[in-house]
Amino acid sequence: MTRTRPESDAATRVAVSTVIFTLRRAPHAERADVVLPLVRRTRDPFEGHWALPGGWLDEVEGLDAAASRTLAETTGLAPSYLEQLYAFGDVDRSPTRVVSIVYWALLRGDEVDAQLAAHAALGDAPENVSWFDAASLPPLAFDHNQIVDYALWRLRNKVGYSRIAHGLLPAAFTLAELREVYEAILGRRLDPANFRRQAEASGTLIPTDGFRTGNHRPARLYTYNRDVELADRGPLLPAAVPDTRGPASFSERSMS
Amino acid sequence: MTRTRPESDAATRVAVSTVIFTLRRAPHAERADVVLPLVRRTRDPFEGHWALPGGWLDEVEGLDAAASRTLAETTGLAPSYLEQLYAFGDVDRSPTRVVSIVYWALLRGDEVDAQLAAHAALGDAPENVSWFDAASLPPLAFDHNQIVDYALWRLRNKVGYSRIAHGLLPAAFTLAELREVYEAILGRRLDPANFRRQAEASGTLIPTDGFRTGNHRPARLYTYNRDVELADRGPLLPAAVPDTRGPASFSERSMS
DNA sequence: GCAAAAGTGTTGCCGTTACACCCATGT
DNA sequence: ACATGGGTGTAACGGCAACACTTTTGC
Repeated sequence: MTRTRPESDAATRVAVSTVIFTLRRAPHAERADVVLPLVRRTRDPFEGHWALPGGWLDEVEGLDAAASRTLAETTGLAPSYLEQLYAFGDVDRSPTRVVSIVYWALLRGDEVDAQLAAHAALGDAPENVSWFDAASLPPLAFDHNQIVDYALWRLRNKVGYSRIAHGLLPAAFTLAELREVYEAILGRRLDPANFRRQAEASGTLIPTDGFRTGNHRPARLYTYNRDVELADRGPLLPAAVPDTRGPASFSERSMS
Repeated sequence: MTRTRPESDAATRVAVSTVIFTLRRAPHAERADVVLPLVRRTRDPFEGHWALPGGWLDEVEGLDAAASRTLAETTGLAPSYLEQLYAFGDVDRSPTRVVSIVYWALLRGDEVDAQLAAHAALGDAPENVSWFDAASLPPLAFDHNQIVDYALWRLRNKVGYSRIAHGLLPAAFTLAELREVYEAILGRRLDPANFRRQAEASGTLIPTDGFRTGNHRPARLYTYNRDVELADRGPLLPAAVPDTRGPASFSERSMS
């Protein structure tokens, strides 16, 4: 951008895609699974294949905004955490030259149902969207398998040194629920006693007066300390997660 | 990229820039400083201001290749480590709409002189390039101050959990020299005894039979274990650092 | 009462830190 | 000899993993 105008780069287009994770617990499953929504392509290239939700970058919007917008338009979802992942720009990753700015995002399990129900009530349900277990994906369009693998790698790393796990939980939660998030992402069991101490020592949890009552001893409910960012992004401002109340209709800019 | 062709995004152009760090020890200085080369702009916008080396993305090259190429063309330098930093794409970051894919890179101190000497011998010396202390930069063009800050943050973080420091050292080095790299990046003194043990325990150092003789007891020379990547990039392949022997002339694609 | 999850206590291990100390070399 | 950096030893501290144990509920 500091140079002369290019002879011709009109053929290079910029797209924005998002890998958005949430957790889903199968009816009688031991652990929760990491799942993500994909969109079925209805035109070439890769017609019929599943692809990451996304779209073209608009001239008048920033990258973060483009990620939020295209995600809402294709899936009807608004993430609780959003972060840029990587820019993919190999020449042969698409039949035409496309540079994809890819984001990754988190969405609380309770929000999935709420947001989709809101759209359904408006007769505005997303089409061609389906949820997949991140651990066992079919062959996707373009280089999207590699992209999801990278996003998963970042998620697993980041859960170890930040508080992003809270991006997958509702406002109030028990320590067991928080632990389940970690277990699902890391794919292994954690010691409840040690997990409790670490979580309490982190200074990001606020105990409430509420309890979650169930089959056994009631568990205290905690709240996330919102003064603390979910992740330290250094000198970068956190990607705005626009409070998409009355989310933009995703049919007005259909993908297919 | 999974969507329909945009109505018009021809006005959005893609640039690639690189923040390339090396260390320089002032004549009688206590510590080495982190320095980076900047290019003086010779046209609007920001004419006269210093900016990161970079250029427009070519239609026929990948992003990594574009970073290497534009860096060589503007500064004559070929990095020893290269990694994508972030994609900047705010609407107002430039008078015209520009998405910048920014890389950050490391260069060994001995290579700086060697590469520049090679260019000088060919009467092919870079112009409008100057080196700056990363800790005290003047106001740069565009959002480049923020970008350098972010690159520095990444460098300091990454030095704590990877072996990138070796990207700033020649093939053989003493533990004191390796420690000086860490001290310069982190900006604080490290205990020589403890540093030695940590370095040896890391399994990335191979002791040689050589010694660096100086004013005091000779210090053993070590070599970096090249089987180990400088940094774990997960499912991403390490950015190729093309062995730019006989580096592309940077005057054939002048920046100004 | 019993099973099972919530929550507390205790111990050992291991990596890091601080710092004392010896070693080898140039002057 | 002595100053200086190279290199080794060691003890205190703190975080973490393992696991025994107590508490509180539903059935």
